[in-house]
Amino acid sequence: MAITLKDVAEKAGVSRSAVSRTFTEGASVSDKTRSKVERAAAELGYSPNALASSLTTGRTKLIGLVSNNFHNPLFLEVFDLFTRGLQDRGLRPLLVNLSEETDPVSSIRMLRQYSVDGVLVASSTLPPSFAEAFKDAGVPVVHSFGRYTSSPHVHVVGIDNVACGRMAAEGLIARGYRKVAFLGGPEKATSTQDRAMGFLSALSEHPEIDVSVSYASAYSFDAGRVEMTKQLMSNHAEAYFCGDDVIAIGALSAANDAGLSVPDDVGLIGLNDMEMASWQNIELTTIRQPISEIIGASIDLVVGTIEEPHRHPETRLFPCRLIERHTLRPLKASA
Amino acid sequence: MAITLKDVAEKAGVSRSAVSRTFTEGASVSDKTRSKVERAAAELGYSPNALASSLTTGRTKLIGLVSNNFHNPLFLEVFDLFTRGLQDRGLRPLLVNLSEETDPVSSIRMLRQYSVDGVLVASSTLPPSFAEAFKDAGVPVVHSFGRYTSSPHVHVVGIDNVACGRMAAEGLIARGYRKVAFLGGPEKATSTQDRAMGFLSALSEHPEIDVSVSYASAYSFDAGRVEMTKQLMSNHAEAYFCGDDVIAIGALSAANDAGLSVPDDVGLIGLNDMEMASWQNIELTTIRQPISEIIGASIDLVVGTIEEPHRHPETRLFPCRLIERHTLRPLKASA
DNA sequence: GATCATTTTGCAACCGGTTGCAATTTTTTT
DNA sequence: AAAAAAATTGCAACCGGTTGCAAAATGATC
Repeated sequence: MAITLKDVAEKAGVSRSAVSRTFTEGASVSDKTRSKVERAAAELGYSPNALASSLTTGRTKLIGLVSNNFHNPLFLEVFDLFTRGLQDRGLRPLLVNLSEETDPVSSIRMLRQYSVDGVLVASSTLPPSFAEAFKDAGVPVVHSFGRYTSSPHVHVVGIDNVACGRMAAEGLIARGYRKVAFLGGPEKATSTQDRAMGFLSALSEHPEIDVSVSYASAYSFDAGRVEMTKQLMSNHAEAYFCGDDVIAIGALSAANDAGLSVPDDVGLIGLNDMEMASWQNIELTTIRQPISEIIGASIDLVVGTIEEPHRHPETRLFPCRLIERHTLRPLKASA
Repeated sequence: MAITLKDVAEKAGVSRSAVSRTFTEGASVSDKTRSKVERAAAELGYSPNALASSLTTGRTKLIGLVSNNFHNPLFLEVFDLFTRGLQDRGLRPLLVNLSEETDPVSSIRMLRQYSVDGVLVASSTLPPSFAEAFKDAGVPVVHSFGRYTSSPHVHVVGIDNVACGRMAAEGLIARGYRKVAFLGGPEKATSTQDRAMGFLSALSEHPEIDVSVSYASAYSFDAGRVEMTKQLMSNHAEAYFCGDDVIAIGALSAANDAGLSVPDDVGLIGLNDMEMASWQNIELTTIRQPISEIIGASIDLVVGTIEEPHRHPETRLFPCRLIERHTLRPLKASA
């Protein structure tokens, strides 16, 4: 059926080793045999079987890309960057959709069966223990968009969610809001917890400012809209820090439907700066998460760990910055 | 390092074949040895190496998932459904991001190196020749969201874009629009061409209606917005059939910014019915593409072709239907 | 209990490659 | 031109499994 090494060896009149060596970087082959082999390979249309070679080399160049965020538009950008970044280094993403699942065991088993060289866990909602289970199973792993811990057990790349929460709080204060609220994602998501913590801690230094906290049931438009609608029915805040852009957009829709003007009647700030946030029918003020850097660093780190398995766990956090658009009122002239 | 068949065989005191057989569906093993093996395997934490076995069985359960649509939010839903659908059948998606590339040769080589059992090409913009190249290389392939041809060379699953164009035209006519336009995606995308053809052909039966055609440079918000802005500067139409929801949303934004009210001053109808189309700040009237069915059928077809390689190429087209929301004025009481 | 049919088992070869080692060839040195 | 050093080559074993085949064990039949 398919052309194998042996076919090429016979056609070129050399040993199988010679063929293998011409396709192996840095192996010892003379120019003469190399060209004989290359000609034969080209004529037969041979290309080496990556899986067979993985058996002896121990490397498949497969990277498990595990995620449970298939409903947040940000993740389309995330997948685009991950797949491109991996391909550029000759690595192949084996995609795992966790959907409801939060138990790592079946994913681990599957990814080990396919001998992935490493795993990228792309999720802001999974607990640290998820990625740790991969590490315990001996698989190099990086948790992207994961949670910072002071003594990490696995590599984590992401943002400082606590600092983002604080940045949001300070942004609202600086714009003169006196009654503010956090409208988070799912309460059990680690990113939500950290963002809430930062937000509240910054506000604890401003006792004159009124704070409240609520949670949307998911990182989704509907959840944001539902929760905001609920807020608007009672004594609502002047400005909301939403745990995610898509929640903020849902909240924006609820405010508009309630006849409120944004940012005059109610201010909104999101987090992520996904593509859609800059759409001119949205113009969401938000905190930008540098996903391209996060993904680049994640890939570097997983590759580094494949080469050097006992590397010490590292946390790489990238700074975020506030992107001024039209859903918060402008900064007061003098702070 | 990792536990192999041999380790389990030694621990259980049986031959390697016996171990292999207990992990092979339908192989002949006595209950006694099976339980011995299972106990040993459990104690050692053994799980079989899928790649090694693929060497002899010829099946990897890897499916190449090739796409060039990493900027259209619809495709996040598409990837979600594909990955879930494949996982549910024990298959593993190996993701290939084509980005700019439209030449299949490097993808084909790579996917053959990994011995994928089949390939799913998920793209409405790639030409039929792309998927055909896989078929010619002997790889079972299905082109999802692809173009219908009367004598197809490969399996195609999707919608009848010509019929959709016609449906859009009829929808606009039925709502009393007298001056209509097609605002397509990139002119060279096969889906755009077909939608335009259907739209124009339906309108050719209504010479009293004024028609024009223009193209956005991409299936994206910005491209839709830019093209619509251009339209609005001259003598614009009363209603636009946009080649895609995300283009329609861009066009909607342009119309709003120009101070026009939708649907009173200008009507818009999209195509796809992606999640966002139903958001309450958008409420886009659109033609629904049944992506879940398309994806299910695509997977069925690729699996079927793996089992029966010389199966005749099939085209499966699913019906679309118009989803009434708020960007076209209501139907006239009597047609 | 002997005979025959059926099931279970292990041997050994194979899937498509890689690699250590010793033999061979080529190049360099003297 | 011979000797020494370096580069190239093929052999054979191995990576972690699967599978056809014949031998061994079990079960059925008389």
